[in-house]
Amino acid sequence: MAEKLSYTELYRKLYQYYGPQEWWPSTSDFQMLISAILVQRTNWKNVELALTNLGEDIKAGELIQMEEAVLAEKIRPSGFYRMKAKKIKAWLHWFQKYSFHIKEVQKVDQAVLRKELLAIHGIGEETADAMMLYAFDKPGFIADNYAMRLFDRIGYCLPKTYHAFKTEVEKTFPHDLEMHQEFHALIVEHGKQYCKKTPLCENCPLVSVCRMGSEKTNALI
DNA sequence: ATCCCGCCAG
DNA sequence: CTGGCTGGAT
Repeated sequence: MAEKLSYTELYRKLYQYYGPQEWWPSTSDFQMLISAILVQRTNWKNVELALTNLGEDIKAGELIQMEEAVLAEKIRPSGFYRMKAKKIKAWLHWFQKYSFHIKEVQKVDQAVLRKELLAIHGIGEETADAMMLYAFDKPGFIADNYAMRLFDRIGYCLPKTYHAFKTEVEKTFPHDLEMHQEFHALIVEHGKQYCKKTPLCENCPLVSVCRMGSEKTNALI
């Protein structure tokens, strides 16, 4: 088995195999932000159904005036719909402080913005980081389940908490917005295609550099 | 029956 | 740390 890859080398391997992902897969920054909440513990297809129900060109001003129960019904396909309706409302009230202008939010200091987002009911670290990365132009590593599973299997030593994992990767990975955007997208894509809960190591583009992949290969010999 | 790009309350 | 939240695809 080869030497352990740097995070940047891992990024390049994934990029070579999957190509540019150009995330987040939504039609506007506002949709991206809403869908970051809708997608919590839910598959993306169900998020698309919910987005369609909301209307493709939905605006923050309309959403904040919608009855919470009505909003809940519209986003029903995304699951946890009553909770998510509350979360979206809470987030909208925060967004209203910036007059619903994404550009205004982008001016806020990264650390300050992250704290503000985490203070909103229903916004945890992963959702906050996704919003910052794909709508507010703040680069950072998203230490989600896909990333943890992949990094664990590859054989990187794994920090215990989300935050420790995130800062560990950010120490050596370039502080570049587009690279972080692609990195997260590529990790998710890889997690869906090969590095699933029960991994499909056969034909995986990372077998040669993955501890788990090598073990499986060796076991077959 | 299991799995989805989580988060919060207890 | 655990349970609850919830629908839709497979």
